[in-house]
Amino acid sequence: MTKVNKQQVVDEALALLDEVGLDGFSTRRLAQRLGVEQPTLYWHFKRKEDLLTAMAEAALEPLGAIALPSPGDDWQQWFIENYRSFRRILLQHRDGARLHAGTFPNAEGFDRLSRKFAFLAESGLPEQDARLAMLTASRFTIGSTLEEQSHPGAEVPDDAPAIDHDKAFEEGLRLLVDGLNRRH
Amino acid sequence: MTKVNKQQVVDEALALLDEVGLDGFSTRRLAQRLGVEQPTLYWHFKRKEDLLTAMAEAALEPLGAIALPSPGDDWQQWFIENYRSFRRILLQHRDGARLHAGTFPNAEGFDRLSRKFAFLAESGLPEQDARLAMLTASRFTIGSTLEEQSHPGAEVPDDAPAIDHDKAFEEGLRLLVDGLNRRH
DNA sequence: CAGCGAACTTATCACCGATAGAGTTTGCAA
DNA sequence: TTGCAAACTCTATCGGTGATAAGTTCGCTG
Repeated sequence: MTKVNKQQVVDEALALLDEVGLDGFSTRRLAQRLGVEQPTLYWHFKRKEDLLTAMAEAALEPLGAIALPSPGDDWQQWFIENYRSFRRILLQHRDGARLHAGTFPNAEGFDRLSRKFAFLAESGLPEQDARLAMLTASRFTIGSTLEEQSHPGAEVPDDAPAIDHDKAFEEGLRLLVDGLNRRH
Repeated sequence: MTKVNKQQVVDEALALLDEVGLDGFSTRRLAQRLGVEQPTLYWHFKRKEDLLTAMAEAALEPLGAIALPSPGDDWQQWFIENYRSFRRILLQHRDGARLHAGTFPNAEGFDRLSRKFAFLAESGLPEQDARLAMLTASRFTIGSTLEEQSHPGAEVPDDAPAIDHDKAFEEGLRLLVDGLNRRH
C-alpha cells in the first residue's frame, strides 16, 4: 500500500502533464504513475478541477522566487522583465497557458500584485495607467503563450509565416511600454 | 430517418454550445438535438475536433461581413474598431474565445489579414510595426476575452476588484495605438 | 428495375470522472 | 498494551464520452 501526499500528487501530475498534455491527462494515468488506484486521488482532491487548480498554482510557484521591485529600480526595465518571467514560467510546462487561463490569483499572488502596482505608482505612473498596463500586459502574455503552445503537432500549412515567438513577444511588450511613455 | 447537412449540424452545435458551454458539449447531446443517432455525426465529421474547427470558423464568419478598410480611412480609428469587432464576435458565443484559441486562419481569413496589413502599410506605418501591432492586438484580444469568459459561475471571492471588461479592453487597445504613435 | 453510393442505424469498445462502502494503516490516549 | 478514531487506500460500480464496425435504408442514375 503505497502512500502519497498532496505534494507528491501535484508534482507527479505536472510531470504527467508534460508527457501527455492537458487533453491526455487523466486521473487513471496519474494514479498508475503514483502506484495507486484511481479513486485514491479523490481523497486528496474532491474534484479533478481542484487538482488542476493546485497544479496551476504549483506551476506558478517559481514566480514567487523572483525578487519584487525595489523603489530605486527602473520601472520600464522591471516591467518588461516581469512579464518576460511570467511568460517563461507559463512555457515551462506543456499546455501551461491553458492550465493557467481562467485561474484566480491566490492570496499570496494577490499580495505580490498589489506590491508591483505600488512600485509602478511610486515610480511616477498614474494609478490608472499602472493598473491598465499590468492588466494589458498580463492578457497579452496569456494570449501569446496560449497561441504559442497550441497546435504543437500540425506544422503550419505550407505557406508558413513562421512566427518568431520570442521576438514577437519582446516587441509586443516594448510597444506597450512605448504607449506608457507617450503618456509620460 | 431525418437527414441533416453539415450546415445544420454546425448551426445546431453552436446553439448547443451557447446552452451548455464547451465542457458540457458532447456529440450525444448534439445528436439528440438534431433528432439523429450519435454515430451519424461521424459521417459528417471524422473527429469531434473537426466539428469544433468548423464551429470556430462559422462563429467567426460575421467578421467577413465587416467592410475592409479603404485607402482613405483613418488607420487609428480603423485599428481600434477592427479589434473591437473581433472581441464582440468572440463574445457572441459562450466559450467563444476558448473555441477559437489555437485555430489557424483559413484561406479567406488569411486573405483579409494581408489586406488589412497592406492598408496599415499604405497609411504610413512601417511594415514591421504594422505586423507587430496586429499580432499584439490579436493576442491581447484573445487573452482578454478568454479571461472574460472564464469562471462565469463562481463570483469573485469577496474582495472583488470587479473589472470593467469593456473599459479595460478599450483602454488596452488605446495603449497599443499610443505605442504605435510614439514611433511615428 | 437494378444497382450504387450517400446517409443513417444498431451494437459495441475502451476510456473517463466520480461515488459508495469496506478494508487497512497510523498515531495517540487511556 | 489495548483500543479507538482518523487518515488513507482498496474494490466495485455508475453513467457518460469519443470513436469504430457492420448492417440498413434512401434516392438517384443508368
